[in-house]
Amino acid sequence: MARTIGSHGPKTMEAIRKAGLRLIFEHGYAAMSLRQLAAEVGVQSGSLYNHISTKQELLFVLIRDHINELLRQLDRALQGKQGPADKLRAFVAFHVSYHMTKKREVFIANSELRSLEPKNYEEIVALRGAYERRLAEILTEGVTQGEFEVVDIQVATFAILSLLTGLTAWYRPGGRLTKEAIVAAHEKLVLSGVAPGATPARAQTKRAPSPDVTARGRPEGG
Amino acid sequence: MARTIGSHGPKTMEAIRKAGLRLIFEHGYAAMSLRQLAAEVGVQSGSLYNHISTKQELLFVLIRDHINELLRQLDRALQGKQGPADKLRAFVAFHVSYHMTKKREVFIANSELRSLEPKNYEEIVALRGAYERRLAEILTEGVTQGEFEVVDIQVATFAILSLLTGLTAWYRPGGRLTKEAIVAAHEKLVLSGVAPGATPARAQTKRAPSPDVTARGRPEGG
Amino acid sequence: MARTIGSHGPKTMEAIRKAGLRLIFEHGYAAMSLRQLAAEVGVQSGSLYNHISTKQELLFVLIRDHINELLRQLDRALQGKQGPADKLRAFVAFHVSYHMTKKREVFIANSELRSLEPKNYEEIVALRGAYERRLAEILTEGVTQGEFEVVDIQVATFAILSLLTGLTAWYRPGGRLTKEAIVAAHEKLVLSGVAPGATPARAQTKRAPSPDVTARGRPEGG
Amino acid sequence: MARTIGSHGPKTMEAIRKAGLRLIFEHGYAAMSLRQLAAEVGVQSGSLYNHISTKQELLFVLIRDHINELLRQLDRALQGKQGPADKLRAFVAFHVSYHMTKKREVFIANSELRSLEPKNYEEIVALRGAYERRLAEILTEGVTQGEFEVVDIQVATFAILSLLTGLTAWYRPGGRLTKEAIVAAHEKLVLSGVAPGATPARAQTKRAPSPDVTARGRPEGG
DNA sequence: AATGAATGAGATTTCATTCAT
DNA sequence: AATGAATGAAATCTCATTCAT
Repeated sequence: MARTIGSHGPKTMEAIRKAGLRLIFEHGYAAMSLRQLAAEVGVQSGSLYNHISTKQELLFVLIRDHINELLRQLDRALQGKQGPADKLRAFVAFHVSYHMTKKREVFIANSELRSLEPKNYEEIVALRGAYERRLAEILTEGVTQGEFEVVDIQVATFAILSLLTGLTAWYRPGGRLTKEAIVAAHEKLVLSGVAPGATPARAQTKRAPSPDVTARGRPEGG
Repeated sequence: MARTIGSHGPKTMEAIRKAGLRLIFEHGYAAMSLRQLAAEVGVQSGSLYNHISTKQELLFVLIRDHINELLRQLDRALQGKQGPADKLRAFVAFHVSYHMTKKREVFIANSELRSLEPKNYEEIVALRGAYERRLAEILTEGVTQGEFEVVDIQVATFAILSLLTGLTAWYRPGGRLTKEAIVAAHEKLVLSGVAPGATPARAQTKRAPSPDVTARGRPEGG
Repeated sequence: MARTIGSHGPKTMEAIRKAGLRLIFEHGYAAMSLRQLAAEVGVQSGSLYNHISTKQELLFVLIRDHINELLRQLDRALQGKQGPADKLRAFVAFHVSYHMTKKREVFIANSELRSLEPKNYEEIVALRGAYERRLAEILTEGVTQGEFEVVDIQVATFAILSLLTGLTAWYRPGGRLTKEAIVAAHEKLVLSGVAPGATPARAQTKRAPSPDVTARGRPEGG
Repeated sequence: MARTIGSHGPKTMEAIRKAGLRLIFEHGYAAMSLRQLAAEVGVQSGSLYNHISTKQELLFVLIRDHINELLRQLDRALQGKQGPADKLRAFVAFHVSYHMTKKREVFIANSELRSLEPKNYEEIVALRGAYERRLAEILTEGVTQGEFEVVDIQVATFAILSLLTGLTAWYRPGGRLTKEAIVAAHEKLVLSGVAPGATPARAQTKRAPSPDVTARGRPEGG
């Protein structure tokens, strides 16, 4: 009888997304209950279903929208950059900066993939692949032109992404370092990391190169 | 599924650990139910309580034992190594190798910290700090001696750990590359990454160094 | 599914009745949700309340209107018929024909009585009693005049109604038999069934006739 | 903490069946809640799941077990009966008697078929077909030997079953009539009903006989 | 007369945990 | 050390109904 207080109208969906991001980031998807979420939003838990169709769909939408935005902005950041070093520097700068402002989205998009149902999982992994490919192409170009040296491009791609993404685990705005310092620290590591130089001999491939490292299916391929 | 006929004897605890590792790795702690676990082990869920006291305690023990073992073996791997470059190479080689054989333990110890109750969380974070400090010390030594160059030691420490740990996300035995190649690929990235060289200027510290980057409390300090 | 654009005007009530009949027939009253009903009609579920006051009232109206129509048409069908056999034949023919065209209404009126609230239930049962009485009177007249022979009029009344109503469970237009054949098949069974003939001895009444067979209250008198 | 009062051990399943039968009979499957059921049994609703796997499965088991028992006992009742009239009389006597003692099971098995999921539905309909076939065979035999006369065997089969089953709607033990009287009343109707005699002309088949009356799929063929 | 968002209750089912046997 | 049955809480989701717009 009569609407009580709490969030109304079209703002509710936005409130759900925001609270959902926070709760999933803090507790994880499985551990977040829709009751918690509803309480945060200020509605009854049943009311959530006027805006989302399932809990799973909420996760999916949050991740998908994030990755799409990420891709869109990456392409903008790379626009006009020439040469592998410039491109790599731009990639690192963009990635780090973006991850500092979208910490939660990024964290969830990386850690909750396993919570996606197969169909959703595949869609997201395809999008993520597009992002990874941008980096792989930059590395390939650099190696081809002799500007970069890596043992294996696939491994380097994953390692660099992992290195860069790691900061979501510790970054908090207002910390000791400026944004610029953090970006610089990562640029140094990555650009030096792929610089040609006296280090271990080139890797031995066990057999003809196959794309199976790339596959990166569900952990343990369930 | 079921084993002989209601798993008996002292092997049950071992089976619980093994199955628990696998299930938490695959589904996450919150999403793993003790019924699943019991089914995997071949007992009724009530029987688990002859071996563990709570679900939380199982997680705690798995993580704690893993980190202790990790530390023990790290120290052995570093024994006798002289000079920062040698030490760093040993650290990388050990870390990567170990992570290839204990993929699940490593993954869980990184991703399920947030599922630990505060008391347990603190104990684990303290242990993890010890591990991180080994690397930080190596880097400090290298920087001091002019062999390494990094923008910020804290950031470099976390970034390198993140880089190295990333392989749990894609590594599967029997892939395209030999273990040695994978180790080499990581060594190259890390050792080059900290090598002195012409890269961006040193970072500006916003204010007097404070330990808050290190703190790395529960995400957002729940 | 959706109609033009949010079903308008006075046709909506008719659409609700039609869709309601179909859904209750198919899934049962309790299993039909007003959301389903609204979707079928092409409106939001809240809009139903411009036309009905409650779900229960919709059921009641559907059943009441059906029985009233049934009675009205029965009386027309019996008009002018003379003699019990003629009347019984007319009753059977009408009942079967009507049930073939109003399959859903008939089925619901028989199977969803228990879903009526007490007040509604009583009103409907009273109406139904009027219908049953028409048949009981025909049988009584026939027995009195020696044209029919039954063991017990009450039992025969219920049994014949049950026999006739059974066809709602299997009848589908366009089947193997013509309408006329189906009517004929039922006429044969019923008229033969009450025909005098060499069959088991007359029944023993346990005690003085009481009306409790007639009562036919809620099953088990809830 | 500590088991409270309420039904224990292996008796619980029996209590669930009994209470389930009663509640489904009274309210219908969809309208019966597992909370109600649990309350009736004297346990928490979650505890039901130690004995059943889903609500649907409970319904299925109740119906399946009933029909199996029905078939078993029918065959026993028909054993040694010779000639269609004798067999038909035995069939009627058995059916009516059994329905008087298993009123709820019978009612549910007839009225809740639509609540079965497709797979379960098919299994039950197959069993029910076996029962119907017993009657159809008796009628066929009688017609062949000239002892019976019906317009259409399929229609007669369904009509007789409907006639006989109708008594679950009104029968209550302790009523006006003895069991024997009730049996006799039905025997008279059925045996007379199929007796050869002067009644309407034989039915016209619209086209070559096809088995589609038999099909009797889900109402309206969902 | 329709919408869309809300309520509060309740649905089925799952969960970690307990405990007599 | 294992079972099987129980608890009580909580999970996700659906429901009939209301009402401002």
